[in-house]
Amino acid sequence: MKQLFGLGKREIGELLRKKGINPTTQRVEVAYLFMQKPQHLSAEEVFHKINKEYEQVSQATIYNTLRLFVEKGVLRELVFSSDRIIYDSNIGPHHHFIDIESGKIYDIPADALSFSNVAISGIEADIEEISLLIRGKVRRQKAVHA
Amino acid sequence: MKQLFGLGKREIGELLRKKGINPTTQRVEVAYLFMQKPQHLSAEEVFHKINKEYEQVSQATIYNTLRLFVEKGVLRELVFSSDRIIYDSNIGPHHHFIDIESGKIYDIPADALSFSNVAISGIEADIEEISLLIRGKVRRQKAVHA
DNA sequence: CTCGATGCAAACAATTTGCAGGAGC
DNA sequence: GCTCCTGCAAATTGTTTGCATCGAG
Repeated sequence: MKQLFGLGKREIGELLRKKGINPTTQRVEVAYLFMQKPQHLSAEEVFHKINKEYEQVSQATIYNTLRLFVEKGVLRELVFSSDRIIYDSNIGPHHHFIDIESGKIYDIPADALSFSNVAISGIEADIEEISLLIRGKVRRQKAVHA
Repeated sequence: MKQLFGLGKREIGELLRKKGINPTTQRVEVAYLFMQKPQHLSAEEVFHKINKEYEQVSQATIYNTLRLFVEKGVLRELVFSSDRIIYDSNIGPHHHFIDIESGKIYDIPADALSFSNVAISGIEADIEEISLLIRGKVRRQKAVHA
């Protein structure tokens, strides 16, 4: 599942259709926002950003659209704190670093962390997802998107 | 910060006092519930369990108590899904495994996973917390508490 | 008595839903 | 015209808060 960013709106429509989503005007707007670059946004942020650049998309539609996108695998849902859900346009395997001071979320490529051994002591299980979250304070930042 | 489970109620009072918490009847009840063994409970579960064994503790008090306990370091707060906060009586370093099928949460001792290298590519930061979450399906379970 | 803790009900915030009107085929 | 989408407002859920009462010392 290769993911491309910086797509135009017609390509977005194509992408949505491929995921089994009817590409309505509002849905394309929301997807377009996320597909400009990998990013992490809450429903509220999406609502504000969309309604700044575009006409008018209701809260209900934003929420419904985000939920639909998660179901269909266009976005991934992240729950870091109980007061809001964050939507991540990077659906590939990766981890997260949260800067405690700014609240910013940084992606950590899956291979930036090397596991020499992942043995879950005590249980034998089929692993579906491994997600690592690191919280800390950024001292210096190179070429990583927030 | 050694942690002991299976304490009696007077020892619980002592423990709370040491953490700077006035050990009222209700607070001791809640702490007692958590300190029987390491476990993961939502506010709602605490509410039901407490009011089955004990007289009557209001929702408000449960919520206030849990929040207080987290602030004072008696419990740890876990947010795995947006619909509820889970409180963990194991405050030492460890990770979690969630069984997708049952929803049960298992502790993974911090040293059960060996990291040969934790290099966050792209950012230089002071790390405060590393938490790893694994989701999957349990096939077999040995001596691990849920 | 005094102060903080409790419990009730009301307040809140994020999210979901019911339903009438609309858009696109 | 049918069907699905949208948007409004009302409903829901988990959690917090205001405030009067209660209880321990």
